[in-house]
Amino acid sequence: MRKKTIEDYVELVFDLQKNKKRVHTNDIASALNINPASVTEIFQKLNEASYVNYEKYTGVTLTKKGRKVAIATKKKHDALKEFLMLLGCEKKTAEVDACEMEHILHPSTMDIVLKFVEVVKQCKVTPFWLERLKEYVRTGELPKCPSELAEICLKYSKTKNKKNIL
Amino acid sequence: MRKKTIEDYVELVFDLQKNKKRVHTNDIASALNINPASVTEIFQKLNEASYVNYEKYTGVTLTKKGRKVAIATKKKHDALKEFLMLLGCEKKTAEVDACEMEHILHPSTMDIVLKFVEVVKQCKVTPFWLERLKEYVRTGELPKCPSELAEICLKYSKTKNKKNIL
DNA sequence: AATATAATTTAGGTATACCTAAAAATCTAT
DNA sequence: ATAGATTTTTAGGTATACCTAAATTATATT
Repeated sequence: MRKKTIEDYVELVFDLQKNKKRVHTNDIASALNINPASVTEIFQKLNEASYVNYEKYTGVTLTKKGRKVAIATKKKHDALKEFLMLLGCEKKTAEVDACEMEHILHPSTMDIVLKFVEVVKQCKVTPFWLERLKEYVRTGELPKCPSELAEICLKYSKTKNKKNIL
Repeated sequence: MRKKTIEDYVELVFDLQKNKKRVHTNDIASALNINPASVTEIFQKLNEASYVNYEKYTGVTLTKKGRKVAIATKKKHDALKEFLMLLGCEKKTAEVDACEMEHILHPSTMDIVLKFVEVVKQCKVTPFWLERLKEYVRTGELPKCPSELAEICLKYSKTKNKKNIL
């Protein structure tokens, strides 16, 4: 698996901190299936960089900086997951892929994803083109685009060069 | 930067092999800004795993297996790049992000991306909803959806629950 | 409060992906 | 064909993200 980033750890601390005040090495160790001794090292590093307040033998809490990073990362994660699910990904796959993508995408790409989700979600009915894509993914057969829909789309398109359209 | 995968190396060998029969340590080293000595190690590893035929001092060529992986990776890369550009990413950003995504996405997600590109590309005019998204990304203002378009979309939507629509 | 149990840290180890410097092989120009 | 320049490899080093085993500290039971 990919090397874990600071964001990964901070986000995990954030999640675990909801149930208990302080997050202990064991919490992280069992969540990530690594040795508690390794988590001690991670805590020391996160502490160095001021993402957590670390006190020997008593675990960590997030600092303001850490919380900020965690929330930002979660936001990205949720948007990406929703984005993938809108496109037809299964929930589980979307979860996993979002977790990878949240660390690598350029901010401007992330912005597009956010806006994509926003725009599609403010449509209270699944847009036709999305249904069409999903059906294609599901069945392997791309449904025809009704000609009256195509014509209207063409009419409102700015880059006019009449052909078929979603 | 992310740890380079076997796919990264194999793809690069594939690209470099177009101009010259054999790919040498120096070719990879200067492409990736790493030391030629490191490339020797990489060549040995790729050779072990049968992605390349490696002969000391004379560089490598791809094996059948290596070529297969390279082509599959390139296909993913190109589809992802196009996908991102269709959504409004700049070419350079799309290139970089595609390069990261190609290694991490679940095959089923990759399939959706491929189909997305295919569906949008067979529209010979940019679909209205995509133009709308792009304008939103560019300007921060989401254009209104013309009511006659919304109505038609609603008519053809399968999950009926009338509201505004792309 | 003392002690047994559990959690945490320390110390030292492994694997890997890079590095540098020097040795070895290959290429080039005469 | 060979000397000099270039490329490649080898040998040994660094950094890091993990590990195990043993030592230390905290917690829980009586």
